[in-house]
Amino acid sequence: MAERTSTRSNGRASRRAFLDATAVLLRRQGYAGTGLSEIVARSGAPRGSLYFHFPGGKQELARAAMERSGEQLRRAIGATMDAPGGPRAAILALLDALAAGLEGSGYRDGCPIATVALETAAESEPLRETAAAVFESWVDELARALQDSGMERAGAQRRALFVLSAIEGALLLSRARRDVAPLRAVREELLLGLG
Amino acid sequence: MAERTSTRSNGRASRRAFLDATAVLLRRQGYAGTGLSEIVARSGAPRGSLYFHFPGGKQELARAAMERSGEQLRRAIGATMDAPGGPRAAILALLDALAAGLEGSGYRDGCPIATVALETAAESEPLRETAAAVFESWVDELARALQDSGMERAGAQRRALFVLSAIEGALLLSRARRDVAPLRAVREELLLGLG
DNA sequence: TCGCTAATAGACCGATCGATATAGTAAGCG
DNA sequence: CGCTTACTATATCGATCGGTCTATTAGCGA
Repeated sequence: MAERTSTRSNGRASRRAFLDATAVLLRRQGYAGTGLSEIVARSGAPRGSLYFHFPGGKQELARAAMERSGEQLRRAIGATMDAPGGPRAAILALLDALAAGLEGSGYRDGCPIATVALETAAESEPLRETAAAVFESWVDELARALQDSGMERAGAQRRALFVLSAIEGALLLSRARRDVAPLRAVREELLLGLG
Repeated sequence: MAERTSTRSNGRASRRAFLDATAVLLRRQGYAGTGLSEIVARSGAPRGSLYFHFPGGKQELARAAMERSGEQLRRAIGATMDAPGGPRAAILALLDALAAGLEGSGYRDGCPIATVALETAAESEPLRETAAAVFESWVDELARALQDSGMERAGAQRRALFVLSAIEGALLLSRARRDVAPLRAVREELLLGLG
């Protein structure tokens, strides 16, 4: 985990530990449901260091964690879309991967952004904006791949928005049901419907 | 509904006020982000009555409020689907109505269940189950209409799951962006793709 | 070695959280 | 009338919330 017991104190590693712990907890229980003490405990990093690394407190921490999670997933989406087989096969593969991840985590790890996005949409502009930017980066990744495969710009953008909507909704429904049927339904309907 | 035994104003009215206030607040800020004191303040009902009407506390209150919101929306979905024009036109009308409602509320009123569903999926079994049941009631309403229009059972169920997924995801993305483009994209893509 | 700074230690703050306990009031009814 | 039940009022509980404070330590360049 985090404790590297070399006499040297951690420094930058603490910052990273806070970020990782925050990302996990936000994903599972959201923003308001996650306490700073829980973050500190899970990170293993010293409590006194929290406000050194994140002077902006909980909000800054959440923002940084969301950007980190968002960037990771953005890269994963991009890599999947660029695999051979075209965007259509890639989207199906993405759905399979998400279903496997969700099921494998005991239905705890859905979208890392969605919960916070909904909670803070009307409560915190900075967090809302962060969530919106992350979503947009994912849409852009999908739209780019669609465009590369021959779609024109506006159509690709619209299709990307549609696909991400279906995925996000299916993750939500699957989590609530503890059953990947919604993700599978989206997979099969997209298979039929997508050109 | 409730026994309307011509008694005086108070009593049952407090219970209703708590429920309404809770429904609004859960929809806008989620479960963990909503305090009992805020609920009491908004309801206008006496603080001392809360645990009389809801001995189970916050959780029971949330559950009852979710069931209420869920049932209201279920009826609205059913009414829309039963309007002349068939399920295809009805789904488009539903999307229009949701977009108008979201925009008209300053992007505060999205899905009344989604936020709590995500927050509590791994934290509270009773609330998770409640959310799942509400979602299922909406899916059933959609599937029934699809079946009435000639689809066979399994296909209608799958299509209903897909449509609700797309709607929920679009509500999420639209709220985060403060822009109904995702809802519109879903509307147009469904228009093209749906039989 | 010294001094500067990054980083940690952890006690502590007032506020608010959900929940409880107990007492009081009003309506319905014999 | 007095009694019971339904409902309200208030005060307070311990826990936890996010955040701040002062003091101290470790590491590195000079």
